[in-house]
Amino acid sequence: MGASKSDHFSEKQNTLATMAKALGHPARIAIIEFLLKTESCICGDIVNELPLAQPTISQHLKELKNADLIKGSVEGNAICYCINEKAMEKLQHYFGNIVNKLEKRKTTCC
Amino acid sequence: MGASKSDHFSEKQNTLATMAKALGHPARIAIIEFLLKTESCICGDIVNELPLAQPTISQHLKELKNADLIKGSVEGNAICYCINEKAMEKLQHYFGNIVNKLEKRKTTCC
DNA sequence: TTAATATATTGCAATATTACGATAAAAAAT
DNA sequence: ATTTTTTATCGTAATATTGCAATATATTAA
Repeated sequence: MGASKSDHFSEKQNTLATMAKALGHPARIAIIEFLLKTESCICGDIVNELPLAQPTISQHLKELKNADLIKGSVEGNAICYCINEKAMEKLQHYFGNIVNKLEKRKTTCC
Repeated sequence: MGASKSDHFSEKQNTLATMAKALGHPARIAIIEFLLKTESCICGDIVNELPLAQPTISQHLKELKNADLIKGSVEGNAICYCINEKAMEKLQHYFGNIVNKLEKRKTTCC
């Protein structure tokens, strides 16, 4: 087959997988880190920063946006992309919760 | 092409992308959550828990292991899989750091 | 209006992922 | 030794991702 059976999993699981998947490419990690580094919301400069062609970057931005990890707003004839803070908080909490639960365990396995 | 240009990105970026990619499938999120839920390190029970065939689960486990998100140790004729706490801490800190940096910003964009 | 600038979309080739039946491997139980 | 149990691997089909040239779109500048 090839298609993932997302209907068999919960809404939350699918949302999280979508977010993680969007971060599952070094170029997209690099984009997030670039957006974090630049105080102002830089847009097309990402193309100059990364070793990828403009259409490729545009596609990566689209995927980050679809996963709700970044936001984009029209700013003149350019577009201002920036990190969606809420999404990052969500991820932080998700992994924080996992770490908490693991720490509470008495039994250490493996 | 199709292959990702991982050589153009930093070691850290690639490692993180690999971890995120491994979590980028609902079945693998479900596996992590199942390992978290069961106090003891359940192994083959995952097959009974998820709506996927045994070879598929085995493959997903392999990817989680390759990304260093879980550990597996032989336990009789079964295998005890469990979450790699350090990996989860790494992810928590990564997103925590992003959230911190975003919070410190005066300018709110988008 | 026309040209320039910035970003998105289309189309396509190369490659990777997902899923599973069949089968192998390895230890435990009989 | 044979069977059972548990997990891994192989082979393969269906689908998704990655990357980019070419092109479209949309806004600003001239």
